[in-house]
Amino acid sequence: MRAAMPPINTKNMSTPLEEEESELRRGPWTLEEDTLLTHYIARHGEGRWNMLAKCAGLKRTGKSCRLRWLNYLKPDIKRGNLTPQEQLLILELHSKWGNRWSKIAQHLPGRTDNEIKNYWRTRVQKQARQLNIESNSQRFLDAVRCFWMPRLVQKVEQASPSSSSSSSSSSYLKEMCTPSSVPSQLSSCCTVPSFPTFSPLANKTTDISNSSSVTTQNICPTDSINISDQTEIPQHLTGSNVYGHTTLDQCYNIDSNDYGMEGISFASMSAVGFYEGTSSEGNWMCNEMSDNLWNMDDIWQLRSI
DNA sequence: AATAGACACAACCGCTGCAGT
DNA sequence: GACTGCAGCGGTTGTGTCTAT
Repeated sequence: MRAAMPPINTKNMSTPLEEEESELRRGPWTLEEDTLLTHYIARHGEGRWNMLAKCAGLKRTGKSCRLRWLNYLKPDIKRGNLTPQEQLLILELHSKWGNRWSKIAQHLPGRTDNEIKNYWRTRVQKQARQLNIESNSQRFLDAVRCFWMPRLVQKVEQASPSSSSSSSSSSYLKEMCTPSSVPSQLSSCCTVPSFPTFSPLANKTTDISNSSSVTTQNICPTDSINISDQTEIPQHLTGSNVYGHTTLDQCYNIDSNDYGMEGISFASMSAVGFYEGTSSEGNWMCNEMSDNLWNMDDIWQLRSI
């Protein structure tokens, strides 16, 4: 546990200027401060934050006021968990722009750069750490594109099957997951007949992770990506748009109930070369990554139950 | 029930770029 | 061109809450 240190206020010295500064409040905002700020902005609009802070009678820096308004008080801020669509968009945009949080936030109405940044740091980077992959590495990017995003696409399409064909995030992903966008490293490493296209017209979008009939999940040691399943294989993941052609019985078994990251045995992955394989860099993901490994969305939902 | 550790997120800090003087 | 103040951005930290033991 991180030590809960009180914020060090280095402005407790006694020069006149610093005395003034020492009156500045820090830390959590009170309801009264929020009200003051909200009312002032309602009357005078936002901007010129330093002046605003003074005029509104707030003992805060302009910076602090701006942040409070933009990240918390602004009326159009969306609260609650990020939807699969939003997660999808974040992953996609981050793969494009990197840590340009404010730029990414512009494409997610109602979400702040701070929120997106926090999401990335707490959820996405956590998974990268657990996999011993640098979150800014190409490997991780490939993993996100190949496994995480498709899972989210499924989620999105399950959530809105009727509107999925016009879903912007869905079409985004279809584009992302077409062969042209598959990283060369990936396409060369995987004997993927064709990268999956996530057809919104697929009338069956069985969620492997949610299927009670699933008995096994697999980490495939072969050269092919395999997210197939012995019992229920989603239509859109098979047939003309296949991840792989390896059958289930060629793969390792993982307890079907272990859909959480926590349940995955990383040691066993290591045993088949998941971590070590720099010499087989190109095969790292195809060989050992399983669909359930990237079932983040389900994991988070389960965690919240 | 108590406690430690993990997690999530609000808030702060430092830096950069830009506009005004 | 140099200086100053401000806004905005991304990284980091502090702390309340949740979860596991």
